[in-house]
Amino acid sequence: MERYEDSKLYRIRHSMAHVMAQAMLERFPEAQIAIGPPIEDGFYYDFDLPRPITEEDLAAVEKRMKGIIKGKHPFTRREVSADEARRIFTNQKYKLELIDELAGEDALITTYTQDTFQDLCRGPHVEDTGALNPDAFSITFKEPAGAYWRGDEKREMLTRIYGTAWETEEDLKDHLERLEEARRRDHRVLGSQLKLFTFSPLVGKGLPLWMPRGAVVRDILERFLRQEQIKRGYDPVVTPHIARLELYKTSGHYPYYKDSQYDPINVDGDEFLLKPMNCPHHIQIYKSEVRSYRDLPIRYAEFGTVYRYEQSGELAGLTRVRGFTVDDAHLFVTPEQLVDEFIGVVDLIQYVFNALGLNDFRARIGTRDPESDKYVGTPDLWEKATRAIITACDKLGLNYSLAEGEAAFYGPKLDFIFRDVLKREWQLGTVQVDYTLPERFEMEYIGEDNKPHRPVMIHRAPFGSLERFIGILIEHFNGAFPLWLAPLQMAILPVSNKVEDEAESLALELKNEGFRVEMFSKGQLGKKIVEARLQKIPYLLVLGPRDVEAGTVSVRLRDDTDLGAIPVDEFVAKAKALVENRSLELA
RNA sequence: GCCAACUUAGCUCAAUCGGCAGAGCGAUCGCUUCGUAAGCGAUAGGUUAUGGGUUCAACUCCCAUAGUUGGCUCCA
Repeated sequence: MERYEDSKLYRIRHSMAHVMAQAMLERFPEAQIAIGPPIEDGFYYDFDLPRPITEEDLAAVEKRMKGIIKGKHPFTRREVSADEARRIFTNQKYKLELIDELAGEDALITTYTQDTFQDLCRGPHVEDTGALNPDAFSITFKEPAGAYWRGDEKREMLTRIYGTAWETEEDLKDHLERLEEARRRDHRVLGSQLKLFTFSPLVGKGLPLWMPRGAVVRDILERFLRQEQIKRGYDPVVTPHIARLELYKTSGHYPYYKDSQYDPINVDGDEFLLKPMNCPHHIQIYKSEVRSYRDLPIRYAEFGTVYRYEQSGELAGLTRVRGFTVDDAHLFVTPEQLVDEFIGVVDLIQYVFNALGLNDFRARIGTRDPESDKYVGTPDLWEKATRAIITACDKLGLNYSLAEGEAAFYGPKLDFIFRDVLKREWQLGTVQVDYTLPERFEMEYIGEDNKPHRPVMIHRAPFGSLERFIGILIEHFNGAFPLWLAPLQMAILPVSNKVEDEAESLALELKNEGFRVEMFSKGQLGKKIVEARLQKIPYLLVLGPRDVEAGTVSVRLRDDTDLGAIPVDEFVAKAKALVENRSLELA
C-alpha cells in the first residue's frame, strides 16, 4: 500500500496549508506563522495572531482560499542558503528559529512559493493550486484551537486552524457526514438520553455518577469477567482506596507521577494518598505470607477504583476521568512460568473481546524510550521483559507493532487497540511484564532449591477502565447494546389500559425469568413505540386483547423488524438462549 | 494547567439596537381506551451558571469564579 506521505492527498493537504497561510497573512499581515503540516484527513497551520480569530475571519479566509486556488498558481521549489532564508523570513521569529535549527544540522533548506506566499518547507506539493479542488475542503468545520509552539507547554500559545481537504466534493461530504455520525453517537449525549450516567458540579468534574441503567451494564460486565477469571484460576482480592504515602514511595509511583496524583491527605501526622494504582496493594497481600514456588502462579484480581489528578482540560465524558475502576489483576509467577502465563492473559483478553463482538483489534508492544528518564528499573531487566513479551506474541502468532516510548514506567507492555464501527482506534486491554516492582518491594518465593527467588509480575486489565470501556461500547453500539448487556431488555406495550393488568402480569412473569423489563403506559401505542425505540430497548412486546386471548406477544425489534405474534413461552426460551450465548442478534 | 468558544425551565432551543424572559418535548392533573413512529386540554416549572460592576434600564456590555465543549500539553 502507498504510504500516506507519498500520496496525492498528502500533497494536496500540504499545499492547502500553504494556501491557508497566504490567505491568513493577507487578512492578518502582522501575523507570525509557525508550521503547517498535513495530518490525517486534513491539515493545520499554527499562527501567532494579534487578536482572537472569529468565525467571520474563518469564513473570509476560506473564501479567499478558493480565490487563490482558482488562480492556478504554480508551487515553485527553491534551495536557499541559511543566510538567504534568514533574509526572506526576517520578521518571522518562528521561521528564524527553525532555520537556525536546520542550519545547525547542516540540512538542505528549501522554500516553496505560490502566488505571493513563500514558506520554509520541505515539500512536496502539488504542481499548482489548480490541482486543488476549491469545493473539496473546509476550514470552518472545526473550531480554531490553541496549540503550544513546538508542543512545549512552556512556550508560546499559538492559534491552530484546522482544515480538512479531499480530492472531490463527494469525499469532503462523506468526511463531514462521518464527523456528524460520530457526534450523534457521542457517549456523553447517549449517556444522558439513555440515563446511563451523569455528572454533578457539586460532586466534582471527572467524577462520573452511574445511574441505575448504566450501573446495570457495568455490573453485567463485571460479573462476566469475574466468572471467567475464576475459571482461569484468579483469586479475588479487595483493597482500600487510600494508603500511606510510604507505599507509593516504595513502588516509585510517588516521585514519578506526583503531578497526576491528588495531594496527600494528612492524618495524625502521617500522609495518605488516594490510590493511583492497585498493584502495590496486591503486592502487600502477596507479601503477607512466605510463598513457595508451589504456590505460583498467584493471580489476584480486583475491580479496583483509582484516582488520578488529570489536568482539568483533559477531562472528557467517561473516556478521561479522575476516578475510575480498573479491571485489574496481578499475576506473580516464576521466571519459567512467565511466557505461558502471559499467553494465558492474552487468551483471556481475546476471549473477552470476542464475547463482546469486538473483533477488529491489533496488538502493539510498548517499549521504553531510551532517551527518557521516567522509567524505573535497570536496562537488562527491561530487555528481559521485552523479550518475554515478544516471545509470547511469536508463540501466539500474534501480529504486533512496536511503539517506542509507550511502556509503563515499570515495564514494557502489550496493548490491544480496538477499531470501532466508525474505524476509530481505542486503546483497550493492556498486559505489562514487570521485573521492577518485585525488586523494589523485595518480593520472594522459596524455590525447589530451598533458596529465595524473585517472582516476576504481570499487570493486566482487559477492559482497562470500566468507565472508558463502557464509553467506547456506547459509541460502538450506538447505545443499542446486545441483549445480554442492555439495561432494559424488553418494553411491554399494552395497546390500551384495558390490557394493562395483563401487561403488568406479563412484566412480572418476564422479570421472574430474569429479564430486565419495563411496562410503558403513557399515551397510545404509537407513542409507546417511539419512547421504547428512543431508549433502544431490544424487544418491544406489544400486548393486546388478541395476544391475551392467544397467549402470545407481538414482538417488534428496536430496528423496526416485526417478528409477529409469538407464544410467550417460545419467546422466553428464545430470548434466554440469546442472553446465554451473549448473542449480538435479536432474532 | 494553557488558548478559544459556550452556559436561558428537567431536555432541545428562541428572545431585533441594552427596554415586559418565550416555544417544543418532558413533568403534573384531567379527558380519550385506542393494534404498531408522538391523541386533546389545562397547570406547574426561571435569582437567564454564580458573584461583582457599568447603566434610568442588563439574558444582552465589562470583570472574576465555576462548569461544558474544541484543541494543546499530559495520560502509570
